[in-house]
Order: sequence, then structure tokens, then C-alpha cells
Amino acid sequence: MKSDFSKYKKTAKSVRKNQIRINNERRILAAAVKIFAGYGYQGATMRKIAEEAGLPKANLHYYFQTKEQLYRQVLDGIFKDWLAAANTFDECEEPVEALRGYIETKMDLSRKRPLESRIWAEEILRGAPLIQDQLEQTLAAWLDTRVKRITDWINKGTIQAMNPRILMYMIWAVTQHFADFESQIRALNQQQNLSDEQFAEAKTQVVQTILKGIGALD
Amino acid sequence: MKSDFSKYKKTAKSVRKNQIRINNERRILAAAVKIFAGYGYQGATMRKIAEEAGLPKANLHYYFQTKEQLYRQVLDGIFKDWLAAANTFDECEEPVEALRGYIETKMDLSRKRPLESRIWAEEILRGAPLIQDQLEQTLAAWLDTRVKRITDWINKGTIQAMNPRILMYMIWAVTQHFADFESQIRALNQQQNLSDEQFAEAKTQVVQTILKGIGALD
DNA sequence: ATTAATCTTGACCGTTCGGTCAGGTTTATT
DNA sequence: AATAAACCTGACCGAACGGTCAAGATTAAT
Repeated sequence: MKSDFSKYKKTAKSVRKNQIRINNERRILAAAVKIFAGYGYQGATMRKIAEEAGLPKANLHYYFQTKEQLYRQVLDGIFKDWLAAANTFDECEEPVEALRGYIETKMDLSRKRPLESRIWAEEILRGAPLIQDQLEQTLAAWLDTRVKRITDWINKGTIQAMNPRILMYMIWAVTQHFADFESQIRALNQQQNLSDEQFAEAKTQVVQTILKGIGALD
Repeated sequence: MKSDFSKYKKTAKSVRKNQIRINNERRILAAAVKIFAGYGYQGATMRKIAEEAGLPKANLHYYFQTKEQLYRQVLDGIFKDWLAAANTFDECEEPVEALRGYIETKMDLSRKRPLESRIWAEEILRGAPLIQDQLEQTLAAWLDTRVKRITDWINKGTIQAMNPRILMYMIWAVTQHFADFESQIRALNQQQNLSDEQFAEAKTQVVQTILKGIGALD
């Protein structure tokens, strides 16, 4: 038998986890993000993650029983970040500012957390074996309510008629592309990652093109 | 020593490969595309590919010495298809029809060959370890000449001022998204892949949004 | 018909994988 | 100070990996 939860049966204050556990779980998760992003789920090995974290391999299995459980926790963290960013969609009432804010937030997320974006992309690429439920439940529900908002804008004539779902697919595609295809963009940019100025230009152009493309500008 | 090219030293007509070899190489490559797309490079195993091809594993190594060589040939085939599709960019003189044709061709490619698109995407995701040269040489040169064409359009005032590279990144992102993120789109579409009608609608909307977004329509 | 080239394949090999575990060390509780 | 809980880790395990090989079967060339 593996399950031994006795270590959690401490008194009152034990609800707050030990500092050692907190620190080590953080270190391992940070290392796991790097290695999973760089090698994919199958290509990543517990040995590489342990090396990156500066811990012996057996220690990883002390905090995360299996590679898959570690990977799941990484995915959970990514999804939480994604949902937090997604809420910027609701901050403004008008389509121009709501969409601009959302697109810019997603672009910033791609810029600041490209590793997480790549892990997510690979999971989808492989058919989303571990996150299908989250896609079908949480993400689908999120999308449904935003589709309703966009439909309202269309009915009010603020933006032109279109399929709101396809609009969202386009926004996701473009914003995530700058993280997921970073190595291709680098190869086409004199082997240099986009500078802050270049990225800012890209952000502006993406916003302008999409907003104008749906008749919300000009 | 591994190299033994004596088997290729036949007379005259031997330049044309044996039918057996042709057939088996085709079978193996087709199986490899399926397995590499479904599991990724590391997740794919020679055993799975052999099973899919209906051949013993040792036979694969007779035609393709290593897993990496087999994978390289798959990538080469994908890149050739991509270049062929890319040439539709030059078929029309005017921006509206040139871009419309290119976007539609890339959308059709995503629809018809999603497996190849996903293999390519995963390779980029992992940092393009095997195709960096192709990206920096062939793809960069292809992009440069198209950037010049778009710049001409801008100078003539046919389309508005913008960074042509970012436009191309957007087109690639959106068109490939429908292949690479198929499982996500399915999860958001009542667990059904896009129907032909839905895909046609997406194609139209993508074309309209981008063309209008760069001021080439309306 | 004979020989040579090509093709086929089960059995095998060294390596690396995820995961386990016993036993020692450190930290927290009383 | 003593006991318990939590943490640490080198050594190890069976399974699966990519790849090899020898020996037989089939096909092509003469």
C-alpha cells in the first residue's frame, strides 16, 4: 500500500504546509515547466527535471508520486493563469476596449510565459489526453458566455456580423503563436528573438488588424 | 563499418528503384506520419510505426537506418508540400486576390493534412532542432521576397502601412491553428470536428477579417 | 540453372526509463 | 531529552527503448 496520509495529521497550525515542502514543491514545479516545455512530456525525464531542480531524482518522487502527477500539476497551474488572463475580457463594456485589453493581455502572457504556452500547445497537439475535461467543461463554459457578449455587440451593430467562435479562435491562434513558434520567428529575424520594440509593434499590429478586421475600428 | 552502397551499384535501369523498395518506403513513411503526429517524436516508437505499417520492426531499420533518419524524411516531405502551397502567393498580382488565394490554400492544407501540420508544429515547439537550417535558409528567403511584394503594395497605397512580416506570422498562426489545435476546437464544438460547412465558414471569415484588417477590403 | 543482390525477420543487446525502498538525517512536538 | 513525523537519497528493479545481426527467403541478373 502506498497511501499514507498520516503525515498530514498534525494539530491545528499544520493546515499550513511546512516551509520545506512549499519550497521544494516550488523548485520542482519550476524545473518541470522548463524541462516539459523544452522536451515535451515524453522527452522530459525525471532525471533531467531533478538535475534542473538540483535535487536527487528520488526526492521528486517523494513530493510527486509519478511523472504524470507532476505534469498534471504543471498543467493545472497553466490553466489557472490562463483563466486569470481571460477575465480581462470582461473588464470593459465596449467591444473595442474589451477585445483590445484581452488581446494585449494574451500577447503579454505569451511574452512573459512562453514555456507555459508551449506546454499547453503540446498537450493540445497530442489530442489533449489529460485536459479534455477542462476544455469541455471550464473552457467551453467560458467561451459560451463570451460568445453571448459578442453576439450582443453584433445585434447592437457595434461590430459587424460574424461567427464569434471563429473570432476567438483567431485571437488565440495569433497571440499564442508568438510563444509557440518563437523558434521559427527567431530563425526569420536574423536568429534574434523579437526585441521589446519589435514585440510591442507586433502587439499593436495584431490588435489593429483584428479590430479593424471585424469592423470595430475605422 | 556501416556504409555499404554496393547495393546501389547496378546497371543502367537500376537507377529506378525496385518496386518493393518503393512500396515499402511509402508504407513506412505513411505509418510514420500517423505515429509521429499522434505521439510526438519522443513518444513515437519504432515498434508502433512498424505495427501501423504492418511490418516487423527490423524491416524498418532495413529501409531507414535510424528513427531520426525516418523522421527527417517525414519532415522533408512536409516542407516540400508547404513550399508548393506557398507558391500560390505569387499567382495573382493584386493584394486581395494574392492574399485570399494564399490564405485559402493554407486553410485547405490544414484541413486535408492536419497530421503533417502537427508534426511541423511540434518540431518548431521543441526549438526546431532538425529544421533550423531550412527555416534560416529556404523559409527566410521565401519570406524576404514576399515581404518585398507586400511592401510594394504598401508603397502603391493598395493596402495600408504595416509590418509585412507580422502579417505573415498572423496568417500562418490562424491557418495552422485549425489543424494544430483541432482537439481544442472539437472540445468547444460539442465534441465534434468542424463540419465541412463550419470549416468553409471559418475559411471565409479568416479571409475577410485579415483582408479587411489590413485595409485591402471595404 | 546458378549466382548475386536484395529483402525479411526472430532473437538478442546495451542503455535508459519511471519508479521503489530501506535506512539514515533533519525537523517538529511533547 | 525523547519521541515522532517529515524529509532525504544511493542503490536497485523490471520494462521498454533504439538498434543489431545472422541466417533464411525471395527476386534479379547472367
